[in-house]
Amino acid sequence: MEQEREDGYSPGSVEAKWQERWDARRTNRFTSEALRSAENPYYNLMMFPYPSAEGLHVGNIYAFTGADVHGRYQRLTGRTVFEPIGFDAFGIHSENFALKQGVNPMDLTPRNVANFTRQLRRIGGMFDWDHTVNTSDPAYYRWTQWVFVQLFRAGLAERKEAPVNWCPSCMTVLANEQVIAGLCERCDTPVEQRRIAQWFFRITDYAQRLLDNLKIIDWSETTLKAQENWIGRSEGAILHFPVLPHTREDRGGHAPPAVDSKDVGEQPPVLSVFTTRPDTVFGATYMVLAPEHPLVDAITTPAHRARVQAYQRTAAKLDLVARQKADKTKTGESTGAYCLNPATGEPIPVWIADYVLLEYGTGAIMAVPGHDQRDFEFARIFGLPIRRVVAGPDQNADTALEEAYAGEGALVNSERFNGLPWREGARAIVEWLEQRELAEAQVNYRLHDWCISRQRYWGPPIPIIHCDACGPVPVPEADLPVVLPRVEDFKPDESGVSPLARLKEWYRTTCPRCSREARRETDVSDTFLDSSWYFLRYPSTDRDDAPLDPEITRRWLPVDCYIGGEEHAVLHLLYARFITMALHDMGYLGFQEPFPRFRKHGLIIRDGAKMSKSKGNVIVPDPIIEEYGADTFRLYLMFLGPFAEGGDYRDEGIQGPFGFLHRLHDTVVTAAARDDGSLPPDPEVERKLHKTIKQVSEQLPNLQYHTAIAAMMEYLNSVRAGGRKPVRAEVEPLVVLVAPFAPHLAEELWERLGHPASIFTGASWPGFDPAKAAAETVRIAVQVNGKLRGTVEVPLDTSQPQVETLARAQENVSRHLEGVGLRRVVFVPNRLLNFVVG
RNA sequence: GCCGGGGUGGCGAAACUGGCAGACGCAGGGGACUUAAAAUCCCCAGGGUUCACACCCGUGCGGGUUCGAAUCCCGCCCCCGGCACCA
Repeated sequence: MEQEREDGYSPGSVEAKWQERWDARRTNRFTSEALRSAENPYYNLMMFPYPSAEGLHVGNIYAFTGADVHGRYQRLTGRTVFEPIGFDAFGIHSENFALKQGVNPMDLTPRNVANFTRQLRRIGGMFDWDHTVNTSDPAYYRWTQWVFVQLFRAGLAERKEAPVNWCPSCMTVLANEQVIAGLCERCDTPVEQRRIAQWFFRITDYAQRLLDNLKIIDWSETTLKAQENWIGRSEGAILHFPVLPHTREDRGGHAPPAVDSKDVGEQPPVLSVFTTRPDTVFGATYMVLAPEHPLVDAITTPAHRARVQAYQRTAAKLDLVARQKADKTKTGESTGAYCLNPATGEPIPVWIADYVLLEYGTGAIMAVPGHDQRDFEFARIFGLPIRRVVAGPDQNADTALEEAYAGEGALVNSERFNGLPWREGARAIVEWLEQRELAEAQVNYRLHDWCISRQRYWGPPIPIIHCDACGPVPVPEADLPVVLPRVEDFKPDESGVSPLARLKEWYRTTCPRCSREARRETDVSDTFLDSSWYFLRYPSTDRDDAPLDPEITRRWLPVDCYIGGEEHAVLHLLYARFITMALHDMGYLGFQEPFPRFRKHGLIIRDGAKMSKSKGNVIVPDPIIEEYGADTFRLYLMFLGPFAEGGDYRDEGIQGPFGFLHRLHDTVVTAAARDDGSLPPDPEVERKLHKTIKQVSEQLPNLQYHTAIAAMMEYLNSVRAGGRKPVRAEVEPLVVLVAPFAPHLAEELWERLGHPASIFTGASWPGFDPAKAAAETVRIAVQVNGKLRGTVEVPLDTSQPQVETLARAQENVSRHLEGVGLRRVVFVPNRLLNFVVG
């Protein structure tokens, strides 16, 4: 039920009226022609929602409102603003919900999209409904598949067998980015490692560019840092440790082999390791391979084989959470093999242990227990030698090690390199080993290739045909899309293949190259592929013969401002950057970075706690909008706190913005009725107006919405102060200032003020006169020894002597100056006067 | 552990470049209007001492710089986020 007050402002009818007009007048929509010829274009993008069955979440509305305020502000300042919205409708999330409900996602998704569309219209966003996307629509995913084919052709998509993250609950593999602390990001199930042949995008080829470009894009600092951490560049070297052939004693005993040239085989295997601390190589007293390392079998001595294999089996059973616990007691097993330390020439034993990860570096390490805490713990448990090779300021070569010393220092126990500072030592040692082909400098990234295969139903089929003769062949572009068939039995299973693999009549096909019998790829692609390029598609949705209209793309992209949640800092935002770079390199795009400016928004919590269904504190937006109107809801959300930081939603708080809009309505209507525009503004109110315009104009572009709103409230309070009667000149600019936040009411009041056109096409952002924005008089604080003892009200720019005289005349000031010596007087013009005494 | 961000009334918060701490709003108290209530409007409101004028204390804690510190410096504590057996 709508809240009615006697001032005649009825949000429900005002909002319905203007939403109909915007639609009828196509206020926010573009034709392709308009997009091609737009002057001063501004692409205002927000992260498109996943259309859940629950409907729009307040978090969505918060984000979209903040972005819409930005778009509307840009429009009022004269930009041509394109503000699209769409639906990220494919993916495990939708599919899981469909499974739970026992409804086919093909039926469920359109219902959800329809509901979202209704809600999005209701909040009054400036969306161009003629340019929307739905990632589950064949007209869209046809081009998602096209993107895949382009990457395949460019050699950036490859099928390889590798250990991948398998979620036993979602029954699919996941990208590294979708595993949070060893848990599936969707269902929090511990993720297992499996070896399955999967499609990967070679995002690691772009690691350095993705990192370098972070310096030239204007993003929220925290988001930049998150990407930097995720890419995880480390500089170091690959060092090679030749494996020694087994000696006779090895078959039974434990003695290390003698280093004897005649024992060394012709082509001994070599263990390569990555290290960021080549300076510590003299302290490498043993080596460790990941249990899954491919050379384990080859080097293990017969005497150790059984125990090594048992350890491998145990390690394989551990899920990622159990394995990747840093505080877990170190376990391991000796292989019985020995390697030659390339620096010391000593034989050192080779172990396997699950604290070494196959995915990082070479899957093998040189263990330096003296200077790496993990190696230290391992060495202590298994009685391996610990040697100091770096000495800090208060240490020397013989200082005992109670724990690993990871600090800076000079090299010790390192033969000819002794005394070198560790950094220099690292360089010198690598150079020395390089000459003997035992090392090369290397940069390593934590970033992995992007695994995009999903053994699920609800996604775009990967457009590949497997042919026994030709191998994987991309589906010819003319045959796209590969339509996802309607399947009633879409439940995933343990098999490691998609439900599509049950549809023989679907996957059986012929090879596009040799026409022999062949088989379609039955996996679908990751949802994040759908969303990695959607912003490229929006302005070109009128084209059904190409993914992008080149002319429109040139004019509108890259995106001018992207607003979204931080939860996508390393997922969507990284993938979208990668796909954009790849398409740029193939010549499809003239820019490398899709989002030169990105701003994160904060999170809405309620009564100090995160909203969750289990806590029952989720805000359902529809009833609130019904009761107070979209304008009030928008204004309240933006008023909660700094947009970048979110805010604490309290139900009663909405009264403030609600009352403000009512008073605004009342004030403007009163002014319109009594003043035909001939009445002059009150000079004091006018000064305040210019100050307000100044503040709002400075704060809106920086998304500092809550303080801008506070300024407008303050101004309206002074317009109404003491029950005074407002005039048009005092309120008309305020209507424009408030328009980005409360677009419906602003339109209504603009019309009441006699303007026939929409405020967003007819009005322009008010300017301010700096002279008027400056106060006529200022209040100067008077301090004695830094303590406030009074204030004086003087005209702007009053000189020190005059202020001093006025200040001394105040009894409370003079009292504190009596009987003490005046040492100096500090004067800050228009601000403060401080008597320093004593 | 490393890298970010933060800690200000009962609550959300504000404070330009070091210059009146708490704007704006919620909740609260008092008053006007009303038969009454709701709505609306006006006033009060960091804590303490005081009839009052006024004074003292106060921006996580402890020091420092300065005429003057929420703001700068040093050392801690706590909260949030990213990364994490990453070699």
